[in-house]
Amino acid sequence: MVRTKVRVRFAPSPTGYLHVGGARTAIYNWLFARQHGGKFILRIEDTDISRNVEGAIDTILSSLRWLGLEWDEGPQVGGDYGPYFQSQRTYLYAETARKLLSADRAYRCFCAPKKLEERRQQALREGRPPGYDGRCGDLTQNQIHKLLSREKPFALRFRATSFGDLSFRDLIHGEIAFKKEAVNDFIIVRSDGTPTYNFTVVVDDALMQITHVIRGDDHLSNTPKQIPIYKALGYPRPEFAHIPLILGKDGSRLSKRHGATAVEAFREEGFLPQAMVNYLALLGWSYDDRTTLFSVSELIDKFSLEKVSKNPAIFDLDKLEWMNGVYIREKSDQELAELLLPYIRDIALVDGGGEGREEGEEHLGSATGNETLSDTQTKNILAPRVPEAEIKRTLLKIIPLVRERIKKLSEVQQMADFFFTEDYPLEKDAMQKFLKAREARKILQATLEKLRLAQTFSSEEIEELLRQLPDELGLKAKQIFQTIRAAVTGKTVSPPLFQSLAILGKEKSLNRIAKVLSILEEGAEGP
RNA sequence: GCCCCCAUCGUCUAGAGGCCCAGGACACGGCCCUUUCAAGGCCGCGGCGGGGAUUCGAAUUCCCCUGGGGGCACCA
Repeated sequence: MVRTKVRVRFAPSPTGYLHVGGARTAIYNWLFARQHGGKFILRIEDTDISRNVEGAIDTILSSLRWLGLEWDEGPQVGGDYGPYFQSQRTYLYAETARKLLSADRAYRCFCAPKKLEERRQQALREGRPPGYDGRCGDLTQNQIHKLLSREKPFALRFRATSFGDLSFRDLIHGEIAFKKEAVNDFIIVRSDGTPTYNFTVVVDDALMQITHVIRGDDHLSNTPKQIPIYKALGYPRPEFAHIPLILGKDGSRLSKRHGATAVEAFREEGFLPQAMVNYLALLGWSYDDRTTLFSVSELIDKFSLEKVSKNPAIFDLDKLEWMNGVYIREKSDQELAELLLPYIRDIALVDGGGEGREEGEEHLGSATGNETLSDTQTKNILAPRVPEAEIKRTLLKIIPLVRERIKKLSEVQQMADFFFTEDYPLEKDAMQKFLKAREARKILQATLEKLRLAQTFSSEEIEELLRQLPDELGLKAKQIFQTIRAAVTGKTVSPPLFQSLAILGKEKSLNRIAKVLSILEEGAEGP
């Protein structure tokens, strides 16, 4: 058996962002190429200029890079089979179309688009197949010349109906046979001279010597249109592998109304590329009955098209988040500090730098309480920032405390803001359940006294001192510690208290408690 | 309307005639640990869409039904 070198491709159209479905298709292609020592080719399908979106290519490329899917040929890297933008390959399509026309495998269609649409609608109404009836295929040379001389615009249609056998073997689905009704004479070149997808994809895949076409199930019904073109052109046909689609929670095709679908959006939320790749790879593929965590090299080693599932998969954010948490926990302190830095840069303000971040929450700062949001934003932008090196130092210290508590990098903001600013919000529950409780002042006062005694202010020392409180005050440990937590972090839920205090340091810890105490005192003595 | 694909726990899946009164993971519930929340450990809940047929025996093969998805464009 002659083994030609594997060449696969991912061919997005620049109409927006890299969709997770597309990302998974790219992953499967990439894994397949790497596993077989073949080439992964990136091609931009931008023949429909009207649908091209500014900047979309850059976004797609950077998302692919972020996922770690380097391409061997394509934009920015070149290759021997270029150009890799369809918009730059028009001469190839034109040439091929001419060939098809002169061999009578294609013909000119003079039907006006409007007319076609009318016929289509009527056919649908009458329950007939809506496809083109092939009428222009029967035009005589004479008729054609007449129309041509009148400069009547025409499109080129592929004479598809003359091909009988429309069956092929799919690497995932097995034998698939289409009836001839599935295909009618479709347009390969529009009247404006631009080629259409089903035509360009064959020309490109053939010329780029693609050996395996791995793409979504939505292309399954395009395949019987494409196979005859290979035949008509005398090109060898690649292997086809149609992978199932990714659906949203409600079982319909995954789209924006199901939430984020852009890889870029997941990146911003704080998902790690390893988790994305692992999760997406497993969405529709499995290795055995127990393994769920795969490193990239394991995926390259173990991936196989044969084990790709036939049925569509529903995108499960919960599982992705769980998996992301797993990968976050595997990161070293240093790595995590780098990853987390962008998320806290904006909240790390020099003391008193900003005020009032979210409505409905009280703040320790001298809250006037009537600033508009834009005032606040302006203030936050203008506020002096903590130097990055200092942020990182703190970050390194708190990472052991937050690592196993976040599933997405962005969650660090909510979890650890109080380490980086004195302007942390006092959450409603923290206020009502603990700080406004009868015993709050007594607890905080006692805490202050205890902490003043601390020498090293290590978490061990802090714990030893504060552990005396329950007995001395005759209160439950939970209430005492929750009250302290509320005062120092503004939250009812936070990283471990004693360690948090130790990292904050004696001065800040004492100041915060004293400040809350004074606020409570004011409230108590108020009019 | 026509064509194509698909069908195991809520979700992703293992299962290629007896190993399965169906295994794993996420989610969910409980317990343990514990100053909160996590993480971790243990336990639990939960499924072969329906009907025929083949067979000594079917989640696994075949047929029908039903359900879901995709397509039928001068979109890709």
